[in-house]
Amino acid sequence: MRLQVTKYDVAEYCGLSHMSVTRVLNGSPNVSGTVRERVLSACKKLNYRPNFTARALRLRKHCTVGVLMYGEGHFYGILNIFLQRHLSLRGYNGIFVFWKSQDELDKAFASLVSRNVDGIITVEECGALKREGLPTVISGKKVEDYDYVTFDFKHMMEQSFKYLTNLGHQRIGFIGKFDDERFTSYRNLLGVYRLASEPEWCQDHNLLNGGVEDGIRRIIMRSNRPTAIICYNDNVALGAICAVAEHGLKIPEDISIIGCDNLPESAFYNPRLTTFDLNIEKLAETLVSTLLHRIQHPHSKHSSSVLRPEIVIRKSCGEASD
Amino acid sequence: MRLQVTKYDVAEYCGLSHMSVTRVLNGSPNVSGTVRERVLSACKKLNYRPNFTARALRLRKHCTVGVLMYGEGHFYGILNIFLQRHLSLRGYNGIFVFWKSQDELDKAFASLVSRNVDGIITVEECGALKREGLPTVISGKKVEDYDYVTFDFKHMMEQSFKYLTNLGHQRIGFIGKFDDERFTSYRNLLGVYRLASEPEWCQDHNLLNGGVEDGIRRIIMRSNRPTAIICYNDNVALGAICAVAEHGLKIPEDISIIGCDNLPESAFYNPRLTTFDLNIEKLAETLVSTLLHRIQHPHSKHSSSVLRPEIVIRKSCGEASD
DNA sequence: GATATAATTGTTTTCGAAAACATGAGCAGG
DNA sequence: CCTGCTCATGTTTTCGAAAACAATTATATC
Repeated sequence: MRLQVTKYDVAEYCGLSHMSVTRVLNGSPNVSGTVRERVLSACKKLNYRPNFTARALRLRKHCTVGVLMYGEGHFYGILNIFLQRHLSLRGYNGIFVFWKSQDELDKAFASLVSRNVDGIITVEECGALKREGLPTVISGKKVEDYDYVTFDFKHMMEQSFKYLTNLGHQRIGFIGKFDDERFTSYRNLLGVYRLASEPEWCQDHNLLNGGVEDGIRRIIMRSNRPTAIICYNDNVALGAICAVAEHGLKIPEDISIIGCDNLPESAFYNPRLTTFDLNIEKLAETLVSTLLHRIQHPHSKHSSSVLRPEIVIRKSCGEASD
Repeated sequence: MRLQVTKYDVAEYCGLSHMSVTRVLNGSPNVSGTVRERVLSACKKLNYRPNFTARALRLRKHCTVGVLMYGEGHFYGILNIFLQRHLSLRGYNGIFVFWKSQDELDKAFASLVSRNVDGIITVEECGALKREGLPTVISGKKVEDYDYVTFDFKHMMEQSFKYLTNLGHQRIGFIGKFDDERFTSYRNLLGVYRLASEPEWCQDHNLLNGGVEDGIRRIIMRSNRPTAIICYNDNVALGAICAVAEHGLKIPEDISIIGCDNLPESAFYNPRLTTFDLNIEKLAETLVSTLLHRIQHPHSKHSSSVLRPEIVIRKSCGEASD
């Protein structure tokens, strides 16, 4: 039983050797016009499709990259779509793995290695990564000794402060994770702008387990409640809007909210969210081109890209309420 | 230059034939204890990893399925994550392709075929699919001659009407696509409940190009404005909430809104959305098990699963306003 | 202890492609 | 007319695994 049409079938069909088929299909220059035509029409007739797996085995080039993702927010959903698109534009495919614990990450990584991926795009380094020496690009943070693509969160935070202080805000809170440049920049800027000596922040970011609600409650309960809250991302902002509204406060009249991500749906939050556009497509494109460059030039210097978010002004920020 | 540790290296290292290595690793019963130990320790020592590609070539089993997705909403993002998880639980990987036009779909499909996927999960059939004869499962609608997994949208709509009429609603609108069971059931139920002879609906579903806003405006402008609006999905509901609020109407006091999907973030819309939980994980799990069953039994009878959405009551619906 | 049988281990071939190598035709230059 | 070269095509080997087949050893039965 013949299971697949191979190049040998094509060759036999047009009375040539299999190498003629290969040469025609791979665009070798040393092929006569008649052979080219015969092969091409035979391929069409037999509906021949090259076997990707066999090719990958021979060339030791699998045209596949592993993508290791943490988190289930829509940000990652969109990032995946764009990664997929740009990988496929360059002849690659992605194997996406979503992990939730270090253990899952390690297992996912091992599975990708045995799947012969040519490289890895990840949001988190891990020991095994370096040991294996696979081409790797890190997304969303700066990590020494790796290629990485991230955002200029410092600039973003400066823009936030500039925008909010211009609106008269003197007490600016922050809600979200404390583990990246967003928070450190926020703390610095409180000093630079000589704002509230007791800064208002709240480490809580998980919408689903009530972290944001609790954080917002604590922020609002303060005697000297902030008039504006900077949110770690749009998802946190969504939770913040919901919690603030349920406390009977109005946005932006009582409290201004500013997000980060510019998810497509944030334009339809109630109220429409003022946020920073992270240009996820640009991130994806840069991740892909950085990784493919490393795959082709394994010993080149490490490269880093820092994308600059742009503010998108909508309706969740207004003049300070006092 | 040796590029990869192969089973031949392992065999040589422990003075056995390569088949002993294969047999140990594949759990063949006829292997002596000493051989097993020797092989296992050698594998560890040499950090041997089987070459997935070579195995796939030989077995004609690539343990890879193609996933063809339309749309960029968070629903699909979540579906992908769960598909990935359940595929990987069963030793498979997915190649995800997001298409936007028929042309893109055809190309994506061809690329998946030459990538030797063992099967396809798709939201849309296409001519090439049947021609190629690849195992296929369709997600989200009923299609003759295919395996499919979908939701009982009729039941969902009945529950919506029951819930809303119990709250006193007599004029119930619909906003969203007209291309599936949701809309046909809606129209039927208007008759069953003997509601407004001139039903209030609006074919608009794309948040991003303003479709929902326009639809909501037209619905609201009607002299006999509905007191409740059933939305095609949560994303449409989000847009509806935003548009209704911007017209100065209150939810649920003036208008009730009900969604469909139960995206994780819909619990944090303002107000928190009453919606139907589609159990995306269950959908993913069923899609995967249906496809793998078809791959293993290519000639079995077609199977179909219809999942039943459950209403999740939150805060976007209230008593009818008149 | 001889022989049939089961349990191990080893050798060759196969999957489908491309590289490496080999051949033969056609043509220029001496 | 022969050598040397280029161009076009054909043959063999390779990638790394598993199946198919072959051989050897151990055990059971008489």
